[in-house]
Amino acid sequence: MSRVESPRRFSDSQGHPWVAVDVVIYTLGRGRLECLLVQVKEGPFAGKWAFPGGLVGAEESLDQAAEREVYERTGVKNSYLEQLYTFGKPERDPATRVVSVSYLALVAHREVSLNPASKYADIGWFPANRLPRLAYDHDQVGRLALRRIRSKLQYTNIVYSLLPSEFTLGELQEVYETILHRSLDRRNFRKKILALGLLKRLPKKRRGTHRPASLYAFMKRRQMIIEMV
Amino acid sequence: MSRVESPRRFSDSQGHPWVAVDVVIYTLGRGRLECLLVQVKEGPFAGKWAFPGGLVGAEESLDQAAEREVYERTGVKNSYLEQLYTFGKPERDPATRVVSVSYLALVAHREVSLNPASKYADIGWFPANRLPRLAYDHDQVGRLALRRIRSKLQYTNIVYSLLPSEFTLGELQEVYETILHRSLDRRNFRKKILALGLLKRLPKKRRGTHRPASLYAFMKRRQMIIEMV
DNA sequence: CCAAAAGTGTTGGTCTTACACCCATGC
DNA sequence: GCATGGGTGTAAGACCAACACTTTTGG
Repeated sequence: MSRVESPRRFSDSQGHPWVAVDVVIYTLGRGRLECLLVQVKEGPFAGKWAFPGGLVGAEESLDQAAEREVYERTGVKNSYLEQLYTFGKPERDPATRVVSVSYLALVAHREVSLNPASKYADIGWFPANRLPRLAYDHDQVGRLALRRIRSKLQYTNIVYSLLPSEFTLGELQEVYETILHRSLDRRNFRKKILALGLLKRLPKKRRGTHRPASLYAFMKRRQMIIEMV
Repeated sequence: MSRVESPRRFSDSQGHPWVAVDVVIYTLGRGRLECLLVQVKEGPFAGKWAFPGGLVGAEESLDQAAEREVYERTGVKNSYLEQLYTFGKPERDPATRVVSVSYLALVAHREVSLNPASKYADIGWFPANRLPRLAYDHDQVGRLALRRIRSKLQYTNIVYSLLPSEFTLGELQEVYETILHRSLDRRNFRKKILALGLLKRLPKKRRGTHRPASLYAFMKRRQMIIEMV
């Protein structure tokens, strides 16, 4: 059996591809799941919207670069962060060869203060399930992120990062319904979510306009970066 | 709220990190799940075993680079291939900054002819669940790959790439038991695997030393690269 | 006729879904 | 007292795990 040896590599003549992270930052706002988009300023995609991202620093891990990107755009530290997938087709950015590691981040809306930064023309929140056509291959990234958050919702505590530390089961259910984009049976939801054993019931009630509701909290508020490894 | 701007990037003074792929290549041999390791020749990990890998070519996608690596080491084309995770800690390779995209590949044992290539000191198959300590962060990569293949086994047709085109249910069950490393109930296995609807029963029998068994085939032999996107 | 693998069904338990009524409060 | 959301239980069906005997062949 004959086999070829490796073709030309970046290591010699060409220089290396650039390595970037792109982050899909979700939050809950206006009763919807929203994600943060920035408007590209230069290059072939100028004017198009995209997920915020940037090159990975020389001394940074990928996770740190993603964390930094979240911080620079939203001011939020310690957001939930999870690696999604790495995109590396040579033609995905016509200007330069960029390999991009995509991340999913979740931030609490009340902690956010947006920072457009000079490198973007604009910045803003868009409904996650009705995004415009995006620059690069970011349409794919968006679909992947949405699938990931919806499936993780089923068996993890990731929503802790979208909620205040205390909440009622009704509020929690609203969050699930918003993200999954369908309504759930209240009795079954409560049974299932309590069976997961991620919540603790607090000895307090929230008094509102109607019958007071028990407050709950997540037992663990961590798992900033999901260790898939 | 105050926020810092980006630290030093690779884009300026430093040059970029190198981008590599590392591939966990599994096969079935000697009744076990085995994976291919190569012995590192140079650098701080010289003498250690690692998963085969290499830099991504200037005109290559990441998938293509992984495919090429599989081909160069084993001579197998069109193997099953799936991206796992991307590792990018600055210190993961003490010699240079390398961002590595890890892949999982499955090859049929009978199609393999190993090619050590000059860049490695040695090459060989090792039992997947008893690997030696590996170079770089490849211990992590190996654990991740093993978890991934085991879980994918449950709901996909990925084993088609480890089997000949026709096989008996007994042979199929053996493959599952080998990979999962536990024994399964024959009756339940048959019910479940047939219920998945991935197999078709052929109008043939395999005659062996005992009662002839029906032959089966996968309805679809593709999904070379799993589109998670 | 014996050894070895192929082939097949049923039962009990668990999990999931669908569904309806009473309760506590504010206004 | 009524509107609003909070709180709870049960029954039917789907799914899963455990389990034993008969069949077909080669030697």
